[in-house]
Amino acid sequence: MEKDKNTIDSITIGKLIKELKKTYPDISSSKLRFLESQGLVSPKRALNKYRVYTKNDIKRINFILKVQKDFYLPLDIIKEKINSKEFEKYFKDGKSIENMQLDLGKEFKEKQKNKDLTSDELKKKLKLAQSFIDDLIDYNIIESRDDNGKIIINGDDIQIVKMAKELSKYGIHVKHLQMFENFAIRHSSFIQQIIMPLMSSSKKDLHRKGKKVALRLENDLSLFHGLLLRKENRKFLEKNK
DNA sequence: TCGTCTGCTATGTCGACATC
DNA sequence: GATGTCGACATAGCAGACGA
Repeated sequence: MEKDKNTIDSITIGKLIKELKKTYPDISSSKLRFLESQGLVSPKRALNKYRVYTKNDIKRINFILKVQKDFYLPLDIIKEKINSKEFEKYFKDGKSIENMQLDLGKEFKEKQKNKDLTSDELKKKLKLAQSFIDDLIDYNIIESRDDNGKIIINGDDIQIVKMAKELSKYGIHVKHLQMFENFAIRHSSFIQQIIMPLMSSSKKDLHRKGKKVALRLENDLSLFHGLLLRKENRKFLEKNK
């Protein structure tokens, strides 16, 4: 216990709370115990059964609090990510929490990492034909704006361009992707209908809940869509054995 | 339709015990 | 004796199920 208390690598819950309060004033010991009960962290125990938080535990907790605060993600989704092999690798490699956060879903990654690019910059960066980018804009797959004669591509759309490039290797043309854009619009409208009562509320917690529900539905609907797609493909493969 | 029960999420509180 | 920590239980707000 004495050793645990005095080493920098491991601290008790009270000391950890003091540190975390500098960034997260609302943090409490009950919250840390709750995170443990939900399997998001597993602090070791001293001889007196006190929790002992190691550097890795602290990293995990910082990560959890950060994504909760910034992305409103529910704990089960955070748990899924934090217990993945990818995250273990991050810990082993000693990479920063910021890097881990960037990996939490491409949508967040792109928001943090990608800056707006001109059409020319994007063309060079991804080695694309101008006509390919023009088609993506024309078919409303990505958004662009005119800035003093330069075509600017929204940073959030760059991942979409990358994926479109990948799909083109299979002979999938931009015009085919419009079908998916239409699906996305319909799915988004569906989600909007569901969360509208929450988002139109003046209560902050309901507003926050609306964001959480939207993120969850994005994940669940993507998963659901994937399962249906897989099911149909299996049928086809069975038929054509 | 209404009331009640149950479950979920994300904490907060409490009394007992350990440590400083 | 003050402070820190424990596990158990309580709470708030919401949603869904179910019976009357």
